[in-house]
Amino acid sequence: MTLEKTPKPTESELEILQVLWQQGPSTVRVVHEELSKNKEVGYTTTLKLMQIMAEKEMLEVDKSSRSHIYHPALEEEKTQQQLLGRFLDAAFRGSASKLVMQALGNSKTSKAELDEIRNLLDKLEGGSK
Amino acid sequence: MTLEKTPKPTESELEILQVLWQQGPSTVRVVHEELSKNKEVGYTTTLKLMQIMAEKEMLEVDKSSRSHIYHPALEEEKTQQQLLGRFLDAAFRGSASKLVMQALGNSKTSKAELDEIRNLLDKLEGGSK
DNA sequence: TTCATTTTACGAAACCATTCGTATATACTT
DNA sequence: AAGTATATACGAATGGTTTCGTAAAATGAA
Repeated sequence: MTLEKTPKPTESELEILQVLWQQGPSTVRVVHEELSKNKEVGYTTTLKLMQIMAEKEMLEVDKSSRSHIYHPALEEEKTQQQLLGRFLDAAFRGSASKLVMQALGNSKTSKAELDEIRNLLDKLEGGSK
Repeated sequence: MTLEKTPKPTESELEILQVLWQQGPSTVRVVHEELSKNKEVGYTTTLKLMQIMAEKEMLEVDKSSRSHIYHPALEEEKTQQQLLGRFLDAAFRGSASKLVMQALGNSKTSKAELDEIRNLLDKLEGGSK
């Protein structure tokens, strides 16, 4: 059985992952331009970061054309789940309900989304009746 | 109007804050012993961290007795709110409902807690009925 | 082919959190 | 008072991320 790593992307790495999850496989330039919308950053900085991420096996690279094409080696949902687990413990001492209450209380969430959540609640409570 | 900082405790700093939030004002020794339950760490390391946190004004210190007594300068809920906001953006691109669904789906939350959440949903949706 | 543009490669610097050794101060014990 | 234990103070080493300058390679244009 292969040793399962638990990748822990840094903040900058996560920004890059988000771009790639959203846009699909992309060149450094595309990622860099996307990041530049939110903050000042040098091209080679982005490049270096993505190269390091590839070394760490968080990204995979297609080097067949001159402009290498990167894509995430991590699934978005799995990664979110891991990050969430850590964050839950670190910030809310593991209390999921506290986290959920604060998340709902402090963000304008659409009625449709609230309904979706309510459905999930029904399913969860139904099972334990 | 005073300039409002947005403190960004690191992981280690957050661990210390959690102890202080939970136990109330404490000496370095008490905090250190609490931390030691979960991981190996030297006493002076904890001391130094807490001193740095005091410099950053995340903690306040009562130096009137030999063993200084530290307490958080930050409110637990406010801090959680800020951390949650950042985390939400970084990990879930701002989608609170996605975060909530994953948090609920992947943690055993008691019926009482689920009901509490349902109540909140009622209140939130009630307004738009 | 020559020149300009774009890309990757490499390495070093800057920065920051974390760790801890050692020194010094304070209080307690006998 | 002398010795022991416990506390704080200080400074430096470590380790990791982030940043970017510079060079080399690949491509495209004139």
